[in-house]
Amino acid sequence: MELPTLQHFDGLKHNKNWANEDFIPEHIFGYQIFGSTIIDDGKKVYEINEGTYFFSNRNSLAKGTKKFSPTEGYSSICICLSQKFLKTFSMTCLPADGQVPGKDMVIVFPETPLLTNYFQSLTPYINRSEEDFKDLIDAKLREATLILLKLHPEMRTRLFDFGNPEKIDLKSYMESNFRFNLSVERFSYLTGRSLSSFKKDFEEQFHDTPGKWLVRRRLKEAYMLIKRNVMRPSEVYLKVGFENLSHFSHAFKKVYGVSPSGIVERVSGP
DNA sequence: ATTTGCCGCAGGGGATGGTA
DNA sequence: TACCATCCCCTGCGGCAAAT
Repeated sequence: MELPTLQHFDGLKHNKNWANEDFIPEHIFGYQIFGSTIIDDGKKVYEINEGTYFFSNRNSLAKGTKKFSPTEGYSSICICLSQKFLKTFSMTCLPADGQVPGKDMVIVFPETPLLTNYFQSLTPYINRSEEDFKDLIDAKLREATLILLKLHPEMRTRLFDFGNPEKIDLKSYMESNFRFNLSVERFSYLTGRSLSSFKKDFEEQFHDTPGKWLVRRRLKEAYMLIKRNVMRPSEVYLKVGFENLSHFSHAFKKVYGVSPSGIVERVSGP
């Protein structure tokens, strides 16, 4: 089982090979053809099963896990409805009054002929160059947006909210989201601050720099999970936000003076 | 399966000056 | 005064190979 994430891209993509990325910057509308995708946003776990149509909100943090079908492997079609596209769309097709959007990052839609036929109609455009099919792909994106609005009018508020994240409480946000592997600059954006204001506020509240705090917090979490035999080092490093097992091993030993697999019998606590 | 050693370079940290 | 952009130095992240 590989660890995937939602890649960001413009237009249309036949998704067979997901890269590891914890941040989803744009709205994604998709169809899971084979296999399934487990998405954990830290608050809720969503299971996108074979044959499922789904929508995923922009500016989301999530860890994804790809599960292969024994016979067919894994594949999905994803459409990225970017802010650039939606702003252009909203100028030509005025959104009506919206309703209050739901809090869930992922919405799963029941199958309807409209969705089935739409995703079947994408087949000729999959993995084609944007230049050759630009107009047709753009028409398909507009069609996708209209279908979403037709089936779920409450989507207007989500799709046409072009605002940036508001300034929010650093302590609770970082404590909830340190497991996601994001750059400090991304954390600053998501907490509604410039990079320099983020560093300043962080120092005031944590008496530490963001990078150092993140590593220590992730290692502390890893320590607890390994110590309690919840996970092995090869599983835990991804869970707590490291990308690389060898680097995780180095960082762990630097802080605790012992390698990850050595703490179960040898050390009493951090 | 996990740790260790090594390397290149992206990006974090800190300082500084600009702007509203 | 608060907030932001930018610059430069250098740390440490991620990748790879080899050892354990």
